[in-house]
Amino acid sequence: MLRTDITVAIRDAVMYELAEVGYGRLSIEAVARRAGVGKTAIYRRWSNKLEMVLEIVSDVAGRSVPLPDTGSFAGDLQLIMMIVSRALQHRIASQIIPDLMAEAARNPQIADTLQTALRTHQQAVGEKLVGQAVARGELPAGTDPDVAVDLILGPLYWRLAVSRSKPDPAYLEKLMTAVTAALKSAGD
Amino acid sequence: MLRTDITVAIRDAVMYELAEVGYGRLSIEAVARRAGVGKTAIYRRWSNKLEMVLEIVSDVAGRSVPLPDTGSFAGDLQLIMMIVSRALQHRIASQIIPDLMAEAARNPQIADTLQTALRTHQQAVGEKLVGQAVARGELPAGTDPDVAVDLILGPLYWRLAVSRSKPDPAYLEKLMTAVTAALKSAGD
DNA sequence: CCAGGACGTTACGGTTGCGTTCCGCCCTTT
DNA sequence: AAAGGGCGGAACGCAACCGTAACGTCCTGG
Repeated sequence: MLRTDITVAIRDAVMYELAEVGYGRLSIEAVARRAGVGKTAIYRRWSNKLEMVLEIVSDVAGRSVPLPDTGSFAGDLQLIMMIVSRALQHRIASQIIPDLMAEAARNPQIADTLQTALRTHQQAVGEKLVGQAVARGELPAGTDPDVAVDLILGPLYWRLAVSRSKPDPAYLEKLMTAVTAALKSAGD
Repeated sequence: MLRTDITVAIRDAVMYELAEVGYGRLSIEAVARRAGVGKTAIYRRWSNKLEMVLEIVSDVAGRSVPLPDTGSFAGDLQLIMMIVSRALQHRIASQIIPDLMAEAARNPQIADTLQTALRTHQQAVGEKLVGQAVARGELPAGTDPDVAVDLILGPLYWRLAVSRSKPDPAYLEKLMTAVTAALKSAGD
């Protein structure tokens, strides 16, 4: 049986290495070195770099985000924005995510994995968030969950992952009111 | 004197290679191969990969985007969204941009170059757009240009560069009305 | 107590890329 | 006609990885 502690060490090393040099430059040797492990131990578990990264990343990404249910749209929205902004400020995640997104533009397998891992959750969260708000009468009936998700995640991602500015709480508040106003108008 | 046609061939090859394999895996040899050029010709112009890429990319990115001035906020907004969505659907650009953004998280020099090239324009466009709209009374006086830019670019970037969905004109319209509503509420 | 398995280590041949050097060609300048 | 500079091409030594193989060690189960 494969030793669990070794597997964990490899997984950690892959995440670390992925953050440091990116998928493109990630080498099995470097992973083995960092994990304090022989290359053999890695090849015993996965047969290539792609397979290894996909398995590890999709496992991490698959850990489900709790669906929002605070009782009000404002509360749900705030919760989601907190979770997302926290995640995007995480040192490792904030480097791995854009890297894999860029790589996904070239590698269909990575694209699929990311779609499955992220998009599914994203959609579920969006539908629940909007559905609840509509049921409560906080949003008009025609509200499009996809647009809502884009409006919420887009600016956050842009600011935190692309512009890379500081986590300004006043900004988050402005963004929240803006997004709320945007969605309330969707039925017009 | 260095031959201009050779320089052009190299620049094209770099952009192409950058789109195909990304900065991480970009090799001088591959660039030379694709450009139909000796490595010598490249090293005669730049001293390493980073310098070469920075010079070429910042040159391309520096080409100024026209400031919007259609006479109405709705018109300006639509123009910007058209320009951005067109740019993000460009085959080469849509692969290079996310890739360099990811790389920027690791390489301060790339980050600086990108900031300078993109952010400056972005800010200018945002300030002009919002300023004009406020002057016309189309937006409340307190409107934050930074938030406005994030609200416009964020969702577009998310959808086109991250989610990679099709260019849906109905979506663009929905997004436009949503963004307009969001910004009009900013003074509340 | 012993067999088997997972491990780290070392080594292997092969590939790729680096940055440099030298060559001979060709075009321009003088 | 001669000189010089930019060029492509080939080769260099060096380093990093690849994926595989052959050790010897340690731990576990029977």
